[in-house]
Amino acid sequence: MAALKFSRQRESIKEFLMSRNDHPTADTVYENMKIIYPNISLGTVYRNLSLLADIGEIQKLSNFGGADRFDGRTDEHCHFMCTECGKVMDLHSQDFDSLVEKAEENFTGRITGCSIRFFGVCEECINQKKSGNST
Amino acid sequence: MAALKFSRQRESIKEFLMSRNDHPTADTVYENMKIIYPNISLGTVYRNLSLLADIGEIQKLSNFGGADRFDGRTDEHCHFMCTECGKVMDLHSQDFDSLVEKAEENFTGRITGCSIRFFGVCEECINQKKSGNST
DNA sequence: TTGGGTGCAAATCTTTTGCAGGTGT
DNA sequence: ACACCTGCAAAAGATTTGCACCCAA
Repeated sequence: MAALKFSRQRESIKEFLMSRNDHPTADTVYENMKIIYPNISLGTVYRNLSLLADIGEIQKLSNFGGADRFDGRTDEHCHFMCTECGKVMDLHSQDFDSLVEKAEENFTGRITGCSIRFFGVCEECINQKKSGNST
Repeated sequence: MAALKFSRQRESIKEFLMSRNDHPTADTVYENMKIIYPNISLGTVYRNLSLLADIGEIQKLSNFGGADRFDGRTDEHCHFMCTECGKVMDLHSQDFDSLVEKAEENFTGRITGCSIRFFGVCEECINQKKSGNST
């Protein structure tokens, strides 16, 4: 396994992700990293995001439509995505353990984890509709 | 909205998906369709899969690693993916309604749907490990 | 010094799309 | 006949990777 040396790029990427709660895509991370490191490459961003996800310092979220998103929070929580504006938000409410327990009742294998994703309309978009913004 | 004409290709794709429970990728569908229609194109497969998913006759599953997978079952159920062999299986056990209700308690928007995905090791892979197949 | 990390660019993989001709209704 | 559908191929989008050089330990 790799020895893992310090890298200012990787450190900045992690810091950036922890400072946000909007689950940026790799490209957004890249754009923001370019402010600090004008020569940073997309490859480096991807390599570090994937490395950080592997060692569990960040979380990779797929299946929200387009590109994967990354989450600086590593505690167990689930996500909500607004089908109107595409925003992805954290949701801290589910009892994962009982969910897994319940699922294992009618399953012959071993379940080690689960991810829940909710869809719907966020408060902002609901309010926009109320005020009559149709387009 | 499109008038939706009959197409033998689309019919076969749907039939194929309903006959399997292993959630094939678009490419697997394509390979199997080629047996019946040697000249079918990947584009046609993708177009029909996406059309069928749109009208709710099949389900599209993303985020299981690589390419999207497709499920001929449209009733509410969740999925399990074995982290050893990559197999994806159906799981019928969760009470989605109470889950959504619970989630809405601490959320200001409206939740209309949810998808749950479990990870772990399937029975087959557990048994293989027991019998000492390490490689 | 050494092996991991980086920038750059090409490659890969998956999915979408434009177009001209084919087909269901 | 009119739209929708198809095959083909090119394009697009996201992510990975080979390579030569750089830098932390």
